[in-house]
Amino acid sequence: MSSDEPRRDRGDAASATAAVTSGRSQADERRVEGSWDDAGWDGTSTALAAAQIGEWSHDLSTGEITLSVQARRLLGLDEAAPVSVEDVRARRLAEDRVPFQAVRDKVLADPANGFIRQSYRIRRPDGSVRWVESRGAIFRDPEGRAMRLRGVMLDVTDWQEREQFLQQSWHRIETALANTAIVLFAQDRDLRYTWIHNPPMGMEAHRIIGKTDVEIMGADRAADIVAAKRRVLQTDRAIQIEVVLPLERGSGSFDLHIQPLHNGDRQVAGIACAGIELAKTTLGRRRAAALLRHTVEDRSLLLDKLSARLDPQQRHRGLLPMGIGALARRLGAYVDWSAVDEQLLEALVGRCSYVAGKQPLAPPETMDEPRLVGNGWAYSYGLLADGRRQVIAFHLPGDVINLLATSAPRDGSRAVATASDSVVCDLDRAVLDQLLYSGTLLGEALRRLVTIDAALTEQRLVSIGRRRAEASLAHLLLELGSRLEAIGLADPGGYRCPLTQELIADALGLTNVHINRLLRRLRDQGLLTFANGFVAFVDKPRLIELAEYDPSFLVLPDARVAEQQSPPV
Amino acid sequence: MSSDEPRRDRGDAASATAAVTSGRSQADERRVEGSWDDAGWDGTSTALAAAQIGEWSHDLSTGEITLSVQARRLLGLDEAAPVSVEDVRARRLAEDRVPFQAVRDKVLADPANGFIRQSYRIRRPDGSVRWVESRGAIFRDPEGRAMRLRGVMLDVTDWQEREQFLQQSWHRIETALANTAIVLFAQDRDLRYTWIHNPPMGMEAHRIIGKTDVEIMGADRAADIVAAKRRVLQTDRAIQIEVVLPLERGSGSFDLHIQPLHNGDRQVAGIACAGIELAKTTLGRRRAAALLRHTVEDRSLLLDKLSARLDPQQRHRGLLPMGIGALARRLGAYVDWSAVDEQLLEALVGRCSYVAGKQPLAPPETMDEPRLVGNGWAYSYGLLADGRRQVIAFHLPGDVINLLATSAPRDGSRAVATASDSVVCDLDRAVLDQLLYSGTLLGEALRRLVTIDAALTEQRLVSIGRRRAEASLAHLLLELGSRLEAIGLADPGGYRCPLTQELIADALGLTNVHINRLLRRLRDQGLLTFANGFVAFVDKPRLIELAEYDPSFLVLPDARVAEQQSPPV
DNA sequence: CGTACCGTTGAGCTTCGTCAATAATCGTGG
DNA sequence: CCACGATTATTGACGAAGCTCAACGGTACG
Repeated sequence: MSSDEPRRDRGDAASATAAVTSGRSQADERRVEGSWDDAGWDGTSTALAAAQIGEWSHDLSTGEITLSVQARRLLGLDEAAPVSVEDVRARRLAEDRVPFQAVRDKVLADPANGFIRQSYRIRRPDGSVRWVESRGAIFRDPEGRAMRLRGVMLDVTDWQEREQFLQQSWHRIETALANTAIVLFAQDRDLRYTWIHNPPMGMEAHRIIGKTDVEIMGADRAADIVAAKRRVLQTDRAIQIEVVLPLERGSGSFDLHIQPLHNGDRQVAGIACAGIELAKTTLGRRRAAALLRHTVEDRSLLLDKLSARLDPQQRHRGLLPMGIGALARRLGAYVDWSAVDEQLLEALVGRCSYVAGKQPLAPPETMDEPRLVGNGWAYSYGLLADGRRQVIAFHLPGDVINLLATSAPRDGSRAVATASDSVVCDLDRAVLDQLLYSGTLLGEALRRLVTIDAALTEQRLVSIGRRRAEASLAHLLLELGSRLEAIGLADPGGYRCPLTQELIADALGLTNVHINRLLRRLRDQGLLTFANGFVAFVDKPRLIELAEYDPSFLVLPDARVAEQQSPPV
Repeated sequence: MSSDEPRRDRGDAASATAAVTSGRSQADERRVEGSWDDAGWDGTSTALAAAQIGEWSHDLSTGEITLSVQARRLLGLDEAAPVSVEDVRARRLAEDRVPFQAVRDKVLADPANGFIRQSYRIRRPDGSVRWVESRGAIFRDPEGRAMRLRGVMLDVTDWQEREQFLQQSWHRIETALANTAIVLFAQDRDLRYTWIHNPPMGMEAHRIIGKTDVEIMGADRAADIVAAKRRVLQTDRAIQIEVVLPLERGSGSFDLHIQPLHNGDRQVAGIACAGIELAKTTLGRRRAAALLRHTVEDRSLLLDKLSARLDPQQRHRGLLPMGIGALARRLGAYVDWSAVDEQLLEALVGRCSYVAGKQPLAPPETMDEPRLVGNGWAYSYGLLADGRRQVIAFHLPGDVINLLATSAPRDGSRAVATASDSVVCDLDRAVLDQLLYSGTLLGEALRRLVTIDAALTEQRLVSIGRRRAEASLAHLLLELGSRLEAIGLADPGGYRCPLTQELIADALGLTNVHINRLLRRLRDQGLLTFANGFVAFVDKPRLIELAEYDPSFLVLPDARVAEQQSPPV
């Protein structure tokens, strides 16, 4: 097979010069014509010889066949010897014989047919294969039986080859495009559809051909696309745009390449377009997987940025594993941590530093930057003018502080501090956002953290607002226990808790004194003890009942994650 | 132009039966053949007549021209009258005459040419246009000057039309595909490339043809793609996969459709593929903007789901504009609302219904589904076992309830209800999530709502926990005022507020009685009045001071949004 | 015209805060 | 090892903020 497109000058197909062949081009046939000059010309037969047209007749009753010299030459038969039907038949390609006979029999059987035309391939003695077309009249007896055939045969190899080549090319292209997200179409200068291939779901060619975009989808929807097409017609330049087209139901966006379509005179006769239905792309189908890749690609840029601005020593490489380890324990509950791209984490997690307990975590200016608690406890709080403080959230190892970009004022009325000695890692807001808003598994896990954070805050709100102080305290201590258990830092019986009573008080909107009394009461009731920085649940069931504690808000149904866990590409 | 693909049976192009025409199909020529039976047959001329082949001769010295009856018939000339060169010339289409003559002159001028073959179009008196091919011998004098031409002419309209149609189709396809991100290629059974169209940047057809994938890109890289292609060959079924192929520099992902390619015998002769280079797609180029549209795609599926489960009447189309309008007012502050895809909103916003005041908004089972407040006020609340209630958030027009998938238990301990008569629209969780986590502007705006919701909850937490009841109440009323102002439902002096004192109490963790006293105190202090469902700020500055109110948490810095505001398509 | 709901007001009580004093604990330096 | 200071926990007395209960009035609605 050739790799060239058929005919570079196909734009001229309509011109009279296209099929011109001078005598020179068919050297093998020329020898014969050489003798005409002296032989003079004997009317028809010479003309036929010149046209390489052979005559034949076939007496169906006797089976006798006669061929002119030119016909014998065409078939590659001896020019002198008598010819039988079998001789002719033998010339035809084996695979063409049966269909040939079948068609011939069928045509002859119908008395209404007075004419037959068949083309078939023959193999000459030299091995070359040629296409021959026979055209003949059918002579019938009064009963309509075919008695005799008489006609001519011509060499149509070049026609056939050209057509076949085109057919093949077409077939190939059509096969390649079948069922793809690719739609091809052409429109004339008035932007009426003249042709469409692979129309998108729900549209049928016959309902599109002859119409304009405006007629199909209305003036307003068509406005953009028509404008673009007009521009192509005017400027004679191709354009690529993205358009949203209405489909059977809903709409789909197409990546549209609009090309000017020229006729033979190099004038713009219309446009030809190729549209890719983006949703049918794998990109559309498996967005999650593709987006991950995208994220990874963008990351290379971010990595550059990071390494440029970070003093490697400052980064405290020794603490990094601690941060990442905490994140792994925290998010590992939601995603297969082994599948998480390490480099992505490297880009996300920036400087890790050791912060002593009871220290502000950041100056007010950078208060809203995201941070990861690698170890230890931290908390966010709001501050009132008179110095009163409300703890908004406790951050345990693996928690991300300021997961969402906050809109909090930076006047110090909201701040973050450590409760105990901690390792805290700066996160990159850009990477974090990308992750959060990507279809990545890691993103999904992070989004769960957002949800859980919100749920925690809501629970705290309910606690403070409506729960009795005792229940509120119990709820908080149970909640912290659950969260620590989830990351393996607690067992069901209790946990190390570095919070002071004052901090607990600030979280519950109470005073340290009152917390103290509440703790004593809980202890006296045999529910829990909180001494020496250790919370011990004595009677957890009763405690849970007292607090109306339902740990389900710490978990999310897995439906959405499972759905997104597309198999690796 | 026809809209059909050329020849549905093109797979048979190589078969001998393809070009068979029975006598019946050309009715206009048949009349003549009808007379042969009685006329008997006079040798060659009848054969030619049957084949619709005309004879002609042209004496170049005298300009005399003779045409056989069949030739005259072909040209649509009078069968009896004498014919001149001009008569014949006049039959040719005007646009073919000059090229015809040019070619003829050129061929005749070269003494080496003994043969001429030209095709051109003629117009018959009835207006029909036919393609005619002349084949003739050239007779020259001893000096090589062309003296006489003699030959035949045949009607090749069907050949020409077939070819032309194929050419045109090919031309259109090729034009449509030029410069697109689409690459087409075919491979044989051994997976050697036999043809490639539009090879990706940096690859050239001649370096690909004849080679296999393994030879081009190495065994390991080719493994996946070769495996897929083999599977297509074996199963005879098309496959769509996404592959990463090495390019000139780097690599690109291709969305590859692999189709089995059949030969005439219905056997799999190889494969034909269409590949879409995803990066060249607008989707790849402008990911942020494209993702918006992209979301639109998946939506078509979601729309099905929606329309299937929604009674159109139930959807209350009349209320839809109200919901969308509210959303527009709310989000319009963050994004250019005119740029937001309406259809996207249609997919997002489902059933809109009118809900009377003080009604539960949904049964516990669907409590966590997202909803849009189109009009009126709603609120989310937590419920304790003893019936005490904590309002978690008030939802004003344009607010989205359950913006994030919550993990709240569905046991009724968390619920949503209307405070006043409202229009509430169901949102589609899938669409909403897609939006939220897309790079879309709309997504960005929605994410701001998440942030703001979180900030509101935090503020409420601080209020309940640490603010004095009076300040807490003032803060809430100021906050509601700000939020209403933002959507144009309040002026700085006050606003309609359908909340009962009890509801306010539940929001602030107080009792209705106490709220009543606080309101009186605020009124007595000349700060605000709340009567007849209307909040009026009397001394807003003092109120703000009292509440330590800082409305900045309702706004977000614009840095990130500006960055994403890619220019319109 | 009755009912239901909401707002209003009062009396008394509980919870929790404030103030203050003391004890326990922890880290640090001598 | 002890002394010391700082922080945290604990306890008591007192008072205020806010709750409960209860009664009454206004208003909307059927």
